[in-house]
Amino acid sequence: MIGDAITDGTTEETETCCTPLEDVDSDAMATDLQVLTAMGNDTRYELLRRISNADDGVCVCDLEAAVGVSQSAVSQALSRLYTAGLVTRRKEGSWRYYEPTETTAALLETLDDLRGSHE
Amino acid sequence: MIGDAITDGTTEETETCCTPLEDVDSDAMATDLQVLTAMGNDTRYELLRRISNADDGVCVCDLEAAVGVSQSAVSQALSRLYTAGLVTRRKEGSWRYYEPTETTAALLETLDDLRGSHE
DNA sequence: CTCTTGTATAAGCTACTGCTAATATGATAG
DNA sequence: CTATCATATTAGCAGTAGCTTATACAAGAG
Repeated sequence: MIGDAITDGTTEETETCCTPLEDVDSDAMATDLQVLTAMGNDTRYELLRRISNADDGVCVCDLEAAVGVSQSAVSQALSRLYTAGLVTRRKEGSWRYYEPTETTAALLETLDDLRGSHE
Repeated sequence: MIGDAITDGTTEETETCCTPLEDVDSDAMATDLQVLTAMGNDTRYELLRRISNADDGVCVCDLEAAVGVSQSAVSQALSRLYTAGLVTRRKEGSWRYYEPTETTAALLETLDDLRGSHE
């Protein structure tokens, strides 16, 4: 209802205080938000950091001990990171090894750089 | 109870399936999480994108119309972005103009690059 | 001063997030 | 086969996030 053309006798226009804005690409937004919300949680962030610090993949059992939540919580967190494209996983015997993706590497590096640049 | 040293006659050791992990810097973690959780929300992400698309600052009134939530919600969102160091704000008359910080620019650019690199 | 416009803050409510405990699946050993 | 270990899934609950409405504050116009 708001935003319809003004058809009555007034001379006033719908005046905005500055300029209208471009729209935001909603596909990009959905993708980015999935990544950001996946990283934006203590447990998952710490898991990502630990996975990234290791050289050749980390198995769930080690992560579990490190982050201080239940095995179930770690598994759920890792699934979410996987769905968001932040880690890959491979099976080896009965263990599962997780490794960071390029997305994770790039974002953590950007975050590191940003912290480094404030003197 | 689990994790106590094995003091009975068995020769087995507390065997972990792979290697212990480095710790995560907790200051870095706190800073990064503030940024990630601030960006990781539909409203705030869209606000950031719109603020970044504009050239010389955006005032609250325009943003309000664009993102489809109440004026109050926009104000709260912008406050949080400001606290997280993702936008600057300046007053001009009775309007307040918001502009992206370097952090915002760098992260959005990284996200754009990452989306671009999957063919 | 009052009135209006732009923005911020407060209070309250709903919905979702992330955990735990319990259970299921899957692989290996015996 | 059964037993055990590593991981995943389900169910349910507590805490918090993010919205709306209402109200307060700040600045300019008259």
